[in-house]
Amino acid sequence: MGKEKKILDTALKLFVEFGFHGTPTSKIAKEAGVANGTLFHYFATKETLIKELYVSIKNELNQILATQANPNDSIKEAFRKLYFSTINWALVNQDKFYYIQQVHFSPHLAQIPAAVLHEQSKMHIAFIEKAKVSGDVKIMPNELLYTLVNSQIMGIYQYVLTQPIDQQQDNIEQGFEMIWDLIELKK
Amino acid sequence: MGKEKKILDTALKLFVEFGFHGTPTSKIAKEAGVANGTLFHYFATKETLIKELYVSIKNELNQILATQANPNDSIKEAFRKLYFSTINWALVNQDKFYYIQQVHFSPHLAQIPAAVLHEQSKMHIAFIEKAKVSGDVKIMPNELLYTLVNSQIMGIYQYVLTQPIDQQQDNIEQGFEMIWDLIELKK
DNA sequence: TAATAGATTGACTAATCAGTCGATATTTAC
DNA sequence: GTAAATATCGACTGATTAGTCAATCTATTA
Repeated sequence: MGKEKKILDTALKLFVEFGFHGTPTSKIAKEAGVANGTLFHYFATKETLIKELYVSIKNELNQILATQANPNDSIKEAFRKLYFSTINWALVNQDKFYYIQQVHFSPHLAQIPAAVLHEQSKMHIAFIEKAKVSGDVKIMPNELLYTLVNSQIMGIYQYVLTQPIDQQQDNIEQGFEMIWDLIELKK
Repeated sequence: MGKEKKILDTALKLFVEFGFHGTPTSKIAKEAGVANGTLFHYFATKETLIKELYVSIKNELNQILATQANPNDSIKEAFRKLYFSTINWALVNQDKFYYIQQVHFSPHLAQIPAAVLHEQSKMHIAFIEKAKVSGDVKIMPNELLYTLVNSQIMGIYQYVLTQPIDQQQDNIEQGFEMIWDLIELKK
């Protein structure tokens, strides 16, 4: 594996376990099997490493969501895919999902340019725009829909985490029906 | 103001702005107007300070929720109070609400004894038990109800934060109707 | 082949910071 | 009033750590 990727992988593991403060760059380098200086060859500062790790993880998730998207899908189907793909990705990438939130509730988030963050939420914004014009969804501000969907996904994920594996998919399905019921415009 | 409280207040402000790592104890002491050693007189370690700040904030919120609770209230009314009190407290104590989540997504959470954390969620557990036997709410696992309500509160709060103050209470009200519609058992 | 650019190393440093400690002040208890 | 307990101070230290740097190694290219 490339050393840059090895550094990112190791940093993820250590940041999640020990936090930003509890993880010296020397430990990351050692555990990644590279020299101290190599880490700073790829990432000018520890802060850069923290940020680039965040961006790379978000990109990974977004790419997966992008492959699922199909312009012909109904709103409900599009939303279902977004919802299932996100939760199932989170379940098999728990460290990465945790890290996203770890950064989100830290001052490091403010260091990431607004343009980058905006780019990251393209997928969801596109879905919301589509939902809005479709008439399948209750009329509400975009930000509210975005926030509600996001927090419900987070909530269902947290719940499913505590459940036995053989019940997870059922739980996710039930969670979907609930949230769809929440936002669907009944005709 | 007592020096211990001054230290806690200052630590809150600095931790939220600069993070745990970005806030040296010396800076906390200086800005709180006490000597370096005084900080360690009240809090044996920096870790202790982080944890006790978390517990004191959670206790503050819980005390407010406790004063609202009335055994005679219907489930819907009890839930309404829980929901409104929490969001409105969060709106006027944004730093504190942020800090709770900052700790929640950090390794410091694991340092807080389970008994303490359990004590902190008493209010919500009591509400859920009451809701369960009332028959006013859909049958679902306690943890799911807990998680859904929590994430909905978080979501509405995040949304309301971005809204003009004169629209906030309406938004909160709408959010309440939504989540109640989600969990209510229609007869 | 020779030259250029990039990758890798690890010893080193300058700065920082959590926590100590002995001295002094203030409050409490008797 | 006096003694004990507690609060406060701030200079100090030992350890840690982010980041540097000069040297070496390894492609890439012309």
